[in-house]
Amino acid sequence: MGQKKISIREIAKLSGVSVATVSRVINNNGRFSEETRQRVLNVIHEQGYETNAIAKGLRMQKTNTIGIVVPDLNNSFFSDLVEKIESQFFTAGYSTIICDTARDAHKESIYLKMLESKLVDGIVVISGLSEFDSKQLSRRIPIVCIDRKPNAKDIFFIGSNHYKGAKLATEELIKSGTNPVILMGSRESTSSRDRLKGFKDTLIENGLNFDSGSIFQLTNQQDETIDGRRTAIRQLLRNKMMSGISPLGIFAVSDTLAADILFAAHSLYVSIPNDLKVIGFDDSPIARYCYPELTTIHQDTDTIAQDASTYLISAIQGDKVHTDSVKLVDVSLVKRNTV
Amino acid sequence: MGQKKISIREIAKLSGVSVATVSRVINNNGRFSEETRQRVLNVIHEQGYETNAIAKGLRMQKTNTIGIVVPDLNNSFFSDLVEKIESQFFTAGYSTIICDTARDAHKESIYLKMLESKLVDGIVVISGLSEFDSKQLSRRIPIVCIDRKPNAKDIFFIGSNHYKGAKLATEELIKSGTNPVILMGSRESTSSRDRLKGFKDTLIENGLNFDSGSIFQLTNQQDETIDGRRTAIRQLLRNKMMSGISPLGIFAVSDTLAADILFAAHSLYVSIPNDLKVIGFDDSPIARYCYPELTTIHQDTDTIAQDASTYLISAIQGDKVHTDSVKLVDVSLVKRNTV
DNA sequence: TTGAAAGCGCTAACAT
DNA sequence: ATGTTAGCGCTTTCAA
Repeated sequence: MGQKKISIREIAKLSGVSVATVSRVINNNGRFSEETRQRVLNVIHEQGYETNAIAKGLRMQKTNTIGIVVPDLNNSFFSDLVEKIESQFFTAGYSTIICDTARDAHKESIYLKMLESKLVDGIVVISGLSEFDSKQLSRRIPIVCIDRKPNAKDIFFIGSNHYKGAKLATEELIKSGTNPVILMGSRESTSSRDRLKGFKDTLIENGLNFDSGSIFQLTNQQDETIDGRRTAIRQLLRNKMMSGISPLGIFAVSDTLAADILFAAHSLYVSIPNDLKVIGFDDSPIARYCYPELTTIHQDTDTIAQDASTYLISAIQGDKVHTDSVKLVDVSLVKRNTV
Repeated sequence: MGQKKISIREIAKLSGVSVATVSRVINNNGRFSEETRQRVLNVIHEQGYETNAIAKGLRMQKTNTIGIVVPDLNNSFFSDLVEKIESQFFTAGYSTIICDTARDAHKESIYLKMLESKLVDGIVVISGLSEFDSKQLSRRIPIVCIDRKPNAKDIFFIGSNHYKGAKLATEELIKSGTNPVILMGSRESTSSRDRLKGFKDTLIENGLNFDSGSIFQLTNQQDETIDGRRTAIRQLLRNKMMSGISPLGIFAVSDTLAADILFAAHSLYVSIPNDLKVIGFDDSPIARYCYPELTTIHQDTDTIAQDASTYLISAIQGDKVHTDSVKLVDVSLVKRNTV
């Protein structure tokens, strides 16, 4: 299938020069007369010639391609990040191979091999369940980890200041007169651990108790479906309400979880923010579609994407990168209507 | 940067055979003794050798890679589709290059060139503003268009039956006692035109008037931000309500738009579904986070992804594909709480 | 069963 | 200013 694409060789023949000259013209390096330049460019244009990136990549050992490894494109925080990162690299002349691992370690490792095999110039790793093991790669490819701790000290790490985010949320909940509870999903991650710690420390700093009642973690099974989550949350709400706690404050570790809380609350006729106050995390689009609109912690994905790609590009170009190998991006509290 | 990866050549040397033999062993084709097989495989394993996909691609003129061109990964309908398509291809041994065009025709054309240049074996084009112009490609690459009419008859087209979806929604709205209005975003597309037509035809079939009052289309400016949309919609709602129409029925051309309607309605204290009935389109995650949960038209992304990839793979393998070059996937009405 | 060698399309070092 | 040529790592005839 497909008529062969024309190669640099025919261009050379048609314009009566050597392949080397054509190559020079294309890449605008080396010397050639203005006249040949025109001639070659004309032929290229009229033949619709496009350079073969595979051949070039093989020859140069550089593909101008970077890989992005992401757990789940359906998660809007991730898709937002990916879109922004991609856009940065596009502008810088790189193309990107996006790999959705579906949170599957095996798939991830296959993808990593594939990226290496395709000679990508760099890799962006976003989140993930465990530490990122750089020994999976046999070549030494520049890597940046976002929200995922690498196991090697020479890999650049960047992510939101989840600890601070949790602190802001928790403080706000306390200020508004509640003794907050944290709601966590079933999945562990670098970031969720930081958030938990921020929550706990803030409780303690404010002279409140942190005990088994302060933390509510969904089981795998509960977390599997929307309905599972909502049922579990409704249960939680009922328990807390029945025991007379009011207002109740919940720090949800993600906006979707927070949205599920609001939903469960509606079905129980508890009034928000009077009887129940909730704060989410991410400031994802859904926060503005919740009813009432969700108070949440904003993650600065612009900066994360920006810094991650800037770093990676300089690492690829072999610049000595003087920055620290870890960067925490600031977060902020977005007040809307659930507190 | 990066120590060189080991090549087939060193493997050959280390196992005392020729490169040809190593290649045969790796690809398990041609003949070789069991003994050499073992020897070579051992060396490969202990050296952590991985084949260089770039070199292989150049030689074979086949990269086992397909490109996916998508307007916007942040749109959950698209990200859902992409994820499913990707998963299909992954299983079939293909890797995918995902290209987010940000709805920019120029970016799209650059991406198409890039994909061609990287010798992808096939391309999936998802949605987009205008017809897909296959003349952008100079090689003849197998292509499948999803929700995007191609300008050539030999390109496979697949998409939801948007016309039927609109019909279902409109009928439901009429049955529930309203004289429905359609709410459209500012962007034109193959699918939105079909939906509009379905809406219009259904109105007429039911003896209702279709006039300028039946259709409310957001301007570019209004459609730019959430707040712009909500303000415009609030205006619409107020007008309709003031003129005494109740209940009012709105068919929103997407779930997000429907969600914005619900929001505007809340701020106006109109009661759903008593005074206002709305149906969305897509059955995207947000439909279950709206309050009340959104009645909507379900698109069967599983089937779309499945069929699109199956088709493309056989086209790549050069099978004569006997199916029609266009396939409409069935849709269904999901009744929830806004009608 | 195995090896030698050509060649995929390109760039770069070396000639001229 | 331009041409010749080697070689990136691989597969695949053709020979042995």
